[in-house]
Amino acid sequence: MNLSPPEHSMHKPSDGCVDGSKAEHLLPCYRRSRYDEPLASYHSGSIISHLLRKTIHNKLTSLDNSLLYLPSSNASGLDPESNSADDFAQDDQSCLSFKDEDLSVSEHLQAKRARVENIIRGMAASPNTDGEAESECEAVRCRRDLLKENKRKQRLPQHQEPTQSNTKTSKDEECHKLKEQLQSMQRLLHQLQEKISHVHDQNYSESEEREDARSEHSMEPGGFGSDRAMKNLKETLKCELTRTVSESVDMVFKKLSMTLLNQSPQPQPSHSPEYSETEKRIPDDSPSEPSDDEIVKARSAEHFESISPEHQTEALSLVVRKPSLSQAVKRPFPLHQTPFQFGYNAPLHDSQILEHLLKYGPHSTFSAMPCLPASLERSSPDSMEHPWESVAMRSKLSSGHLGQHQTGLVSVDALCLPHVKMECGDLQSMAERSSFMTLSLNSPHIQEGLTPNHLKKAKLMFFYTRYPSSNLLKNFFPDVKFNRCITSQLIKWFSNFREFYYIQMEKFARQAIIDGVNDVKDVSVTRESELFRALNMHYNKANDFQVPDRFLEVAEITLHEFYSAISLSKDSDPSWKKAIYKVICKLDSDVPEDFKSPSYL
DNA sequence: CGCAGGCCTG
DNA sequence: CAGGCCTGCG
Repeated sequence: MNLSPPEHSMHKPSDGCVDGSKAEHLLPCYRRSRYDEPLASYHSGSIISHLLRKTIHNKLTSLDNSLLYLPSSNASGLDPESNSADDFAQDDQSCLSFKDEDLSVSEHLQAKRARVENIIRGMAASPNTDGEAESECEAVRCRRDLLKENKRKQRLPQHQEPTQSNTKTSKDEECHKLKEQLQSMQRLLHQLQEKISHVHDQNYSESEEREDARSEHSMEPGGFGSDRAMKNLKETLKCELTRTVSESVDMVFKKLSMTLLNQSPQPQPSHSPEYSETEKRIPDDSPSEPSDDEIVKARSAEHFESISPEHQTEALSLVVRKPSLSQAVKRPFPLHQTPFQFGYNAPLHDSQILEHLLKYGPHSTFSAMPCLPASLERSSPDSMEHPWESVAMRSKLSSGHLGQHQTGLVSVDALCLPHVKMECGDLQSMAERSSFMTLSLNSPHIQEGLTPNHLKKAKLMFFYTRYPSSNLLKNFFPDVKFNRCITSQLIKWFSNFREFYYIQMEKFARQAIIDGVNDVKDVSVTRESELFRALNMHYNKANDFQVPDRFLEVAEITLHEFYSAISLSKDSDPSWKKAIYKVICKLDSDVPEDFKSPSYL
């Protein structure tokens, strides 16, 4: 247990730019990678294989298939912490910086090349074909077929929109293709990352041992070759992967946007009317009769709007309201808010899906990954160490809720979106979006602002800790890019939580005294207590979280403190509460590891 | 002085 | 919940 990292100092200013920040270290790779090569001929898979192959061929010479086998058990016995911040920091430096000396080819290198090439072949083959891709497992193929099947059914007579124009249908098909392309991109990316992470784990543990042995004999110049090459390869692969995928995704989204723009009579790219709350109508010069498309769009916009669970009425000026659609609340109570989801068997028009993609951004989770090894599905609490793991975790969450409908569902999760509400049709923001996506693909969920979900999570954390250190907060909000402002906002939240908590305590303590309670022992806090209800209502409004017993104990202790103090008329001292605070702040307990998951809520 | 935390207010 | 102000501490 015990996550609380060595709390260096409670009062240390929290400048979130600690060196260990993985996201920040990884970023340079992404930035550099986005535009430094022309994207001319853009065949979905081909660019990936091209770039990857280029790199790999540059670095490696021969190969050996031994590592092609993917162990089904997780990095067997590996310490999940082994590749932590240090590793990332170090890796970043090596990113894309190959040196000749690194080319000394070990068996592992060769094997890795073999694996990667295998993966590449899968990627190249996948997007538009029907799954000869070796790397795709049967489940994925099945599901895709199913999707198509549902798709077909959907188009059958029923309430079909009379195929008014062939152009529209073909555009739909185009959209659909693009969409599928995007989906498979994501799937493949995930698989790739997964595989690379396995290689990573394996090699890291090996090289780590060797590193340790070496370091005992001080810095020895010789013998570095293969280890470093391994690391470099690893990182190169990561970076290349990131880059190629992001480029591909860019392209897909460019295409998507073009498609949508072509559909709309209004070529004006910025500030697309459909998504603006204030100007739902197109200016006068627009056709008086709204086209079918427009109707569909308007309707879908309504749909998405109403489905959003967080039409928050609270004052949350600093809490970014992003379209957080997935309220993937975990245990222990049944989900009352289902995550947003597209059912392919539901009568949803393609354009709705596309629109949603554009409105809420590209990083929607397209259903679970049936191909993931069981070990990954376990999803360790340290998922931040493997950024992509959290994707798997979210998928897991989704699939849990979606139950049998899992197959053929596209569950859109906006959790990792940046806080900007996106304007559809704006190509520039489109580009930004895909770069955001690039970011989130590799260090998912890193975002600048705090969202209502973060607030909710913070409130639940309050059940465990009333006085969290900024370090703890950083650890438990790994999806937040910390800076001074964010930190103080979080601190402020907890300060507000405490305020409410203590006010309640004082209130109920005084009430007890008024009610003639004479003994502290007669003052208690149970789940039936009004006091508890008030607190629960505040921190756990949805009542979907099982409040830990310890919180009840702490609450009772607090109440006792207030009761005693007031009984003894200590409240005449202006700072009489401070003594109580002193007691209570020692009663914090560890926050469960689960809370560390970026996708906890 | 800067920071953390509390109090008050809107 | 957030902002502004105050206090205590190093």
